[in-house]
Amino acid sequence: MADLDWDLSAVVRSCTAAAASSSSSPLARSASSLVEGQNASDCQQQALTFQVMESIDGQSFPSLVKPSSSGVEELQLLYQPFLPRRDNNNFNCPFPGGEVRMVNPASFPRRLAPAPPYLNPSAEQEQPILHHARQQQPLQMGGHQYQPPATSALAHPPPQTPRGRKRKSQQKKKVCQVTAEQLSSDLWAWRKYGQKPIKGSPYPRNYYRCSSLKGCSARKQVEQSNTESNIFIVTYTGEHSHPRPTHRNSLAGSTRNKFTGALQKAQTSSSPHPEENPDNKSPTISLSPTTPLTAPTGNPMAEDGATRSESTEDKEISDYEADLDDVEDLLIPNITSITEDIFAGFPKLNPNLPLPNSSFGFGRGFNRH
DNA sequence: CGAATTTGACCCGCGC
DNA sequence: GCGCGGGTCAAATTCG
Repeated sequence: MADLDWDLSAVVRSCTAAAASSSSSPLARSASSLVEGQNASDCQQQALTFQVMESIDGQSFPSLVKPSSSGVEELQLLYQPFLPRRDNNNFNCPFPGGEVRMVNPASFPRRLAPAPPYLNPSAEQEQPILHHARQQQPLQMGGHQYQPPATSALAHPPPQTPRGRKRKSQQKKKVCQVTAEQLSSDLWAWRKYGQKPIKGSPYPRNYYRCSSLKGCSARKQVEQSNTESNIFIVTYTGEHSHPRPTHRNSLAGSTRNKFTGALQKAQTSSSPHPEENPDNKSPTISLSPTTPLTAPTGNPMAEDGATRSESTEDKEISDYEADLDDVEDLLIPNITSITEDIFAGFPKLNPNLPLPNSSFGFGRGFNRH
């Protein structure tokens, strides 16, 4: 089982770390290729290389182009009319690079749907993301970003269904596309509470809730892009009922790095559903949005992240906040680290590993109906 | 031993 | 109303 699940409990390295390792890590190189021509250490520029999808008042704006490095400014201009503004309750992706897609995944066709537009680059360029069908209300922005109590979820708790569930159509969601590096930049502490295979996607979706504060309603879903295995679709719902931590807190730091164990299992155990995973070799990827402060041993990148000076951290934070001051739940772009072993867990990113086949052998969900 | 993750079961929204 | 599919719960398991 464990060898089949795509588990996002791994930690990914920060932009800075990625830059530092870009010459040696296949994934880092892959990620860096997304920002061709750019200084890999510049997370903000890196951010702009991702596809942007905006939705305002229910209207979606497709990613028109995957900008070239030279088109960053052009892209900014192009999207300027659609980009979120601080004063209109829009929000930005909490990642320093991740692009916000105002997409409501739940609004995609549900039955045997083809890969949603954001997973289908060609379709993406031809038509807007369709996320209006069931979305009676425009997507609310401001998602999980902490806001002062007067306007926060504390002051206006969202209506909830008996079991504490909001109606899907009423949930505030914001969707980001981020790289593994950016995934690590999420400063909040997240605890995994579920994983589900998603119809039409070879990768399961992982569910996390904020563990920084008991009762915090913020939730996060992470799934790997169908088409770009180094891209992760991160969906935030709910709002944090507490201030954003200025540093990755102890809870986040205590998150265990499941990669080692997961990979070991993947390498030593056989699938409970061999028929669903013929090669029986695809390892489960454990990619945690929370970031261990202590990296796996023997990982130079770990040291890179772990030994960085506080002042450097703070500087980067201030840099981000200066440039992206409307991103309230920003990250510390460096604390995390990722090992080659972690990347080894991404079959698509590791030519030595088999590609996950479409009948990904999940142990749950697929056999239910 | 405490905390985090895993995972089967259940709940619920929504389309048909 | 039925059933699919996604989201959450919670007991079991794993790990530091």
